[in-house]
Amino acid sequence: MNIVFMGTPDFAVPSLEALASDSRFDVRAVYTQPDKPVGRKKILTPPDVKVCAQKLGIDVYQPDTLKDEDVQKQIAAFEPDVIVVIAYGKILPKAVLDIPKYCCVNIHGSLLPKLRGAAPIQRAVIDGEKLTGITSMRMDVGLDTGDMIKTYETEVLPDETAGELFDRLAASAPELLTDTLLSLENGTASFTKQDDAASTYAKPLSKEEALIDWNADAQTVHNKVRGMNPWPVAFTEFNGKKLKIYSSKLSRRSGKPGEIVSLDPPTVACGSGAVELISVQLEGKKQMSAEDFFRGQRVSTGDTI
RNA sequence: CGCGGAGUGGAGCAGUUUGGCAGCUCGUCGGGCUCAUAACCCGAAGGUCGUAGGUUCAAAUCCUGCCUCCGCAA
Repeated sequence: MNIVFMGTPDFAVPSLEALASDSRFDVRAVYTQPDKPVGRKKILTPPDVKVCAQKLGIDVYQPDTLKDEDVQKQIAAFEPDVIVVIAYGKILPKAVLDIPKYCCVNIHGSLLPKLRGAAPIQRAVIDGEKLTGITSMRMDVGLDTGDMIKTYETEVLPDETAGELFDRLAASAPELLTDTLLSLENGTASFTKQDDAASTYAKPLSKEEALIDWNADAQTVHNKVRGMNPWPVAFTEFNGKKLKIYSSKLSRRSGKPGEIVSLDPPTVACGSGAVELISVQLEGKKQMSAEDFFRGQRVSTGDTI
């Protein structure tokens, strides 16, 4: 089965590796986003998928746009039976969708039609979903609106971060993808239309949104902390500086919103309930345990954060 | 040359403005108290103050170079 693979971040890597190591599939080319400058020194960094593809000895292409006819001809020249798209980060124009013998298959990080869009995994955590998963679909021109082929369900664990859920879902993607591709090839694939009325949209996360509102209830705060990790990381104001909160857990204590109700363990009250802070980072400082952080601060129980 | 914060016993910090005995909260070790304890009391060890120079009677503190870590912005 000839495959053209399109993907960018680490989420897509396990799937690429699985396809490349499976003799039933022939990954003929990898498309990924152009290298981007990263970090304080703006070091040009290749996407994870590119690094992986090069290690596997697969040719990598990084076009700025897929709307270019030459790019489309190039893709067609690989004669793909399927184009696999996982977190590629670009819209596929209809001209590209029509290239493969079967279809373009996308793996999306939610149980469609819920949480279509850019940040389904993080939204599932922030929204406090108990159940989530991944869905494979036959892509159409809409945003995650294609007909569903197969799904994989999993629980969202109570203290799990978006990053951890990311890794779990990424690890389960290869099996779902392989099953999907084989079902296409042997004609057993079934296509289920999405119920548009039941759809929701997972809008991208923003740094502004990562500001913690201590008036919210403890579960909501905890969900935000989990869902914003590893990016952009939930934060609060502390003595006029930004204090990132990487991880937390629910506490049985309570108090006025924002009040430090305990230092052992460090616990901050919310609108109702309270959350225990586990790992934090003050602006300009390293990430450290909340105990360490408060040890050096001159704060005491009853202060407001 | 994008803006900014920071390097001080094992951990987290204060001290730098105004140069003058190495300090705080923990941890560790020893002892005590207790039915018991991560609680409490007493005591001890542990730091060339990131690094290289400079100024000075005297530098963690002032000046210069370098290294490292981090926040913002991209």
